[in-house]
Amino acid sequence: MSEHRTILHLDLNAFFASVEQQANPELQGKPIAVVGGGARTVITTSSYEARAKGVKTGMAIWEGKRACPELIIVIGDNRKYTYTSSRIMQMMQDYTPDVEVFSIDEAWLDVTHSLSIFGTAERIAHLLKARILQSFGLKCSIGIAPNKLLAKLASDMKKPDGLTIILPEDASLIMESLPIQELCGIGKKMQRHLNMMSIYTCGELGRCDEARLTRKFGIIGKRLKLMGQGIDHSPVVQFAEEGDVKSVGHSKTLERDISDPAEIRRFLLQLSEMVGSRARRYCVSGKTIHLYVRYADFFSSCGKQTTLKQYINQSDEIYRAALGILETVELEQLVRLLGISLSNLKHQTEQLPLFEDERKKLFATQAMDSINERFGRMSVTYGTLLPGKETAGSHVIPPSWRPDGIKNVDVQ
DNA sequence: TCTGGGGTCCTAGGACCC
DNA sequence: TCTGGGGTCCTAGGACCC
Repeated sequence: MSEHRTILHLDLNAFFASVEQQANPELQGKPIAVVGGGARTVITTSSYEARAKGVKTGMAIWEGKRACPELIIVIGDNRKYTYTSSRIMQMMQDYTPDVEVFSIDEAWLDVTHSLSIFGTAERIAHLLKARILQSFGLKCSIGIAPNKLLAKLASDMKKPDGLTIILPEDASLIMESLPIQELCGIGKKMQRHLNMMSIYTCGELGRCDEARLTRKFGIIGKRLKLMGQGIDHSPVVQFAEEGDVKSVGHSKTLERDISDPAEIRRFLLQLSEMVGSRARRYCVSGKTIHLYVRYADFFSSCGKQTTLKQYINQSDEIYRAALGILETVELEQLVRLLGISLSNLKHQTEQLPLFEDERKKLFATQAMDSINERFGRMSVTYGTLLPGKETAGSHVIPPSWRPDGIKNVDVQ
């Protein structure tokens, strides 16, 4: 067995925006931004034409327009992205079963054992790029390296439509002068801490005394040093081997800041229904409910959780638990965002309740879930949610979305 | 006219049991 | 009556990713 692994990281360039440009030729070659549906939405992805003018992910629409007045705003369509992503992730399986889906537009492939069939990793990368372009009109950047850390670094080096190879023997030279914040896993805070220790480059991080890093950062100190050296032993984990989901949650920034308790309860009911229906679809139930409130000033917030004696996944049970938490919270300001998440999960066993009325309730819930799945979320829901437009509104799927079981994608 | 939404992992302190 | 210690579960909050 070879001592080196060969890992490929694939990043679909400006994914949501590119999918929209493919779906609508009028958008091609133009600066566009994909946003959610609400009044306080931000830019999720923008096309390269928009990025050239300074449009960035996370900007409010008005900020994007200020940077680029001709910016075209497109409200995102989840189904297009999930469908396309699932098909592409499935395509990757033609080259190795070892595919790890990192997000809706990124994946690693361990092609170590595929090289005897396809020749080189570079050839696999070219095949994938050609097929993705031909089938979906989409460009991607691919990095090839001996581990996941370096493969991701490599795919970031040339965008769009890049192919970058980091050979094992070249790694240390590349790391020597590479700023630490380029590494996946080192964010703003970590960068600041390391900078205060006079560590700016990966070379400096890799040479740093391990004990010094461990004193400052605890158990991740050792990993930080290895990262600085470009070493990463973490395996590419297939979708099927990934652990079970740990939490299911939804949050929503309100169209305007509110304080009316009835209005707050109505949003909590909606969130409870969203969390409950997804938990039931995953066949999980949980016993910890977490309520999250962000206040009008944006910076202050409050999170509270409670752990029940029994596992739940019914929307009304989640709602009751959330209300119970809310009663213990003294709201300090107007409320900007509300969130509910369910954790401490266990897999649901398929077992019908003993009592007739509980069985009826279960069947009614299942019917509601299946209708919502077929016709879109909130087609059928609790009566109190129906009036008032502010509970509607589309939302863009977050890039952290993962396909619901690659194996189950139905190919027509 | 400000600033979305979905996750994972880690830490620290407290309660409680043996 | 006083003492220590380990393990587990819980809550709250922070950092990171896309």
